[in-house]
Amino acid sequence: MDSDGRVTRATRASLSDVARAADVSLATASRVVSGSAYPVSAAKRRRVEEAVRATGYVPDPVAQAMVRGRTRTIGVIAGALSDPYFTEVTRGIEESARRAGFLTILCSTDRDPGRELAYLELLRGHRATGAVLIGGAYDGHETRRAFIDEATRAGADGMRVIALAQRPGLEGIQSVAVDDRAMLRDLAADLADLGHRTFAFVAPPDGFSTAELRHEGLREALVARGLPEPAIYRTGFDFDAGRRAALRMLRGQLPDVAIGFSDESAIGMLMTFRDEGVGVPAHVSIAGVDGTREAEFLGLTTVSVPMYEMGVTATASIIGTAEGFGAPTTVMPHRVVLRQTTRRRPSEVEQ
Amino acid sequence: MDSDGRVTRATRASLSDVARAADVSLATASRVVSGSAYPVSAAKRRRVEEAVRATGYVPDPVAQAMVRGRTRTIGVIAGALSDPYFTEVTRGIEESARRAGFLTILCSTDRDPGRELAYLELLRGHRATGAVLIGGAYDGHETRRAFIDEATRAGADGMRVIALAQRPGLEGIQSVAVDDRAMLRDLAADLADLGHRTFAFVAPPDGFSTAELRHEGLREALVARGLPEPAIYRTGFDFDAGRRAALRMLRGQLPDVAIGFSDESAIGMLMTFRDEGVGVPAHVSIAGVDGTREAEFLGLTTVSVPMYEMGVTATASIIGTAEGFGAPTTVMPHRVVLRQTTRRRPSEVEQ
DNA sequence: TTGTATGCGTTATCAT
DNA sequence: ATGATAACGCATACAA
Repeated sequence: MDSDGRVTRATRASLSDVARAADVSLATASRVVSGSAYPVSAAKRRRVEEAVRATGYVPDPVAQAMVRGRTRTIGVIAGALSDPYFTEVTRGIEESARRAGFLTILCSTDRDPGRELAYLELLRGHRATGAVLIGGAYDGHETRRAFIDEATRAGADGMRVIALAQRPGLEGIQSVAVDDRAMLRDLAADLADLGHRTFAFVAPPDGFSTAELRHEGLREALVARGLPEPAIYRTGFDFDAGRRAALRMLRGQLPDVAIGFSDESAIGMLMTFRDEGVGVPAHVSIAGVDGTREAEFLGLTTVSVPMYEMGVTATASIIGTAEGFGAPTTVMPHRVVLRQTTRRRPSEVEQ
Repeated sequence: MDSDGRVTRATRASLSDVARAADVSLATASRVVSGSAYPVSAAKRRRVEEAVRATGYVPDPVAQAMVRGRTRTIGVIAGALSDPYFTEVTRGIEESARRAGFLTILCSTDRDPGRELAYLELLRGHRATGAVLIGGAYDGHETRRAFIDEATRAGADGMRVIALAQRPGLEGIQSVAVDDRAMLRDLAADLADLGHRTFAFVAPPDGFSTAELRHEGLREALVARGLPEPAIYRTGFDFDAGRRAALRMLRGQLPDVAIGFSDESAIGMLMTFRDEGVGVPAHVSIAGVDGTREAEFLGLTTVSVPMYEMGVTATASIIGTAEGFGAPTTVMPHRVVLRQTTRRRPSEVEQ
């Protein structure tokens, strides 16, 4: 019931209702409500504005999308919502999208390339203004081709696709990324300075360019110091990958420090070692990558990247408010954060 | 370029393209692609299907929404994306929405009632099928009224609104909730069994029904055992609220155990005590509510609630696949999880 | 400056 | 069984 005691109308006021109430044509009403530059006399303008208020008119985004061909939405295609890396980036996207009057569509793929593709199609269908690809699924060989095709099609349809990491085959599309190689190089350098000599790296399977780059950066730093090659554990990038890697390490030789592809996998190792009674950093050091809050809580050494800002930057690039708009790649800064899981080791290693 | 070497058309095939290609009427084409029960001859049906394949036709959700009056979307209005409680519930929503072919619209309010209202309006404008209210903002007195009005209007418009906690004034709308009173009662009972005698509770300001219920449950348990009333710190429900509460406790008398409204605030206390050199649980025990992964990582005692399942249940209720559809309130189970932050205390309290 | 009319892509109603 | 055709709500090209 409204204030008059009558039952509230279930149907909303449309522009024609407004036009009728203001006694103007549909076109005139449209011109004032849509903020068109088209000239409208002050008198009629006022009448329309009054009618808008009286009817409680709100433009219908669906109808607008119908005629404009675009919805004011941005899709975020994320690998895993449980990983704070993704939620933090998503937070940046949602925040800046909202500011610009865009709605954020959340698409979680659970690292499934099929879903990633399906969501991209869906977003194109919904005429989203753009999509942000965070992380990404395993780059399967058959699916990759289909994905690239769809991304191309989306681009041809006028949808802006931004990747948060460069992906093989998708070099063509814009990206907001970090310097993967330098990140691991810097981290390894600091860890070596702390006295670590044997390194392990937990990474996703082949075909992941970010993982390859990080691996290379790590190797470069070690080689430059005459340290042995890192042992590599290809178990993945999530919590469980860390857990599996840690268990395998326990069956063999523990490295001085084990580095995870992400904080998630590093925490997986941390928890596993702790459960198994292996002291961190007493018996093994652990480090991750991302700079999530969990890493902070747990005192995990990591390479911090500006997740939130990456989301903001990607969104700006889609909406068109970015300064360096159109730049193929924006590289974001990173920062090594040394914490308790990699405390300085005694020079004489206790194995 | 497609396989023929021609440039791919930027515009997508519409139903009329399909109809033309199949040499049938628009109506017939619509009937087969929309899976209508309306009879269509096998021959034409086949021709249409072929044309769909040939043209790569995909129905336009925007146009469908235009005529149906609804978009296949579900809005999730969450208080804070950085809190794993929200992301976990959201995960459940997104997952089940996706399964049903719905898109999830992410709306983060940052605990701002104004934004909450704005988003609800926006979702109604976008003709979302439903909205899930997670958590919620501070229930300001002026804004509350506006919010209730808007929720009512949304309901009248056919939008399904589900709250994940009962809110004053919104008793009318469906909810998927937990038994707030019992949760704290159970937690307090277990903590008392461990030897804790003085309790503190960190809660949001007045007007938050969940907080009131939890407070009452806590009091009930203490009174039943002849223990003193809990000290209450009204600093809020997030990480920083925990931090502020801990700082205040440090200036006065430490309780045997401090319980946070959420895991977030409990972790805020935990980190602060740790930073200040106060042992947990040696000098003070800490417990939270939610059962997030962070609580698990940190060994935080908590009351675990089925966040993911709550999201799933809410979604099912919106889409209409719920068993107990239409039930005003679904109460989800909870479980006290005792961990390291509340290890059994010596009977002689060391103050 | 104002208004009329068309189209966006679909579904549904009505004849046939 | 099939096919015109009218909505849905809006923006705009065109006419006046």
